[in-house]
Amino acid sequence: MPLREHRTPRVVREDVAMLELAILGFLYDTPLHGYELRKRITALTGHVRPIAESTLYPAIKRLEKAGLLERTTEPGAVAAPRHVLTLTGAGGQELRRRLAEPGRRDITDENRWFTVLAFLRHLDDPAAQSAVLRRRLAFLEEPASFFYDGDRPLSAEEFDDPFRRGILTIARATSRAETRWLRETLASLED
Amino acid sequence: MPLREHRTPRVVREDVAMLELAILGFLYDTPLHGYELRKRITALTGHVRPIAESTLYPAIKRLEKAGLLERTTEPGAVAAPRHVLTLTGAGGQELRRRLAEPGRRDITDENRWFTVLAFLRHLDDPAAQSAVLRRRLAFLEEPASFFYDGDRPLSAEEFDDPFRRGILTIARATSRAETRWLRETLASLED
DNA sequence: GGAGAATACATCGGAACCGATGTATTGCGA
DNA sequence: TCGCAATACATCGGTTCCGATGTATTCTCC
Repeated sequence: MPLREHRTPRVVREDVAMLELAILGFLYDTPLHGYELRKRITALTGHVRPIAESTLYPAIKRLEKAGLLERTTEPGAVAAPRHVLTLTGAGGQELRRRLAEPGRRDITDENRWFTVLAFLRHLDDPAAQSAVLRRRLAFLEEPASFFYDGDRPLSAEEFDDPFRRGILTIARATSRAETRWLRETLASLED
Repeated sequence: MPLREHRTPRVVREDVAMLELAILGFLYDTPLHGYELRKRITALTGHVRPIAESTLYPAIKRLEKAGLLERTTEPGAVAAPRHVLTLTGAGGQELRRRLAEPGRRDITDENRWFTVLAFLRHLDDPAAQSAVLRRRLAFLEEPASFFYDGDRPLSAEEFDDPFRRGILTIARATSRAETRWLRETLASLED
């Protein structure tokens, strides 16, 4: 008798979600080859978190292997031959699923959240879009403090480290701006 | 003749920097055991990006192996025995080095940047602190657009996708608030 | 007195990431 | 014409990351 069963749990790795989401999202609009895809991803999130080629190409392969996209080889317009990537039906479905049910970190981590937002229009049901925005709003409304004195959260005014004060100052400003935008957008989605 | 030499390049992995920085930063103040360290890291960045135990403990081991911290075993106050972690001289030096010369992504990625800010006071030279803040300021002043029409950046007003408009709206508000804080803090550091 | 949460650590395996490097071709400026 | 940048892809190795799981103790609530 084995001590435990060896299931293959198809662990959903939180960290890859963002890159794969971006690939699916861009291809949902139009087929692209890898190099162009890379330029668009770089424009979207590259200034904050660049994606290496050696990360992108394996990711494309994974998605292909999973049946979410297909490749067709074309003679290179200007250099080496291109692999034009086209989203499959399953790929489109998977994109919509990931947008409708983002993981917790897609909601909490600004980098990921922006990627979700960048493609949220592909979810054609406004109620589903609203639901996602409301999750983010709920997160922003959770009381979150960065620093504690024992169990008591410290406010920005209370400590003299100007850098830690800055963290709170900036986080608050961001939160206020985004909360406002979320409320406005939610209101306009309900028309 | 080998086609290439097999150097061991000591590749600096960008992604680990944040966690290790947080460990070094917290221990710089006072020795802690792993469990307490985890609670503090969770309070600092956990609401955005939680750290698994199975990430923290290996990280501690790495730092120990690198001679940046030392462990001493203590009988557990309430449960299992604790490993109290103490920063070595080399550890303090390394912390200051990482704070004074943050990698590009420590500057551009808000998550990492906040971690740098959280411990920047440990850099005792105000000029060095200023230099780090100025790097962030320079980054925020770079013209960065998320979406392009060919090569022309699109402003928030130009496209009708409300979610992409939101990204720009929020990013702008954040950038303005932080720029303002950076300028104020830089001014006060120069006194 | 039994269940469950909190304390406190640890390992293993699978997956994803990145830097370095390689291979070609085309276009452009010096 | 020489070299460099851009286009366009690919692999390898090393490292980190995480979920699942395990072990053991103590405290609290029912």
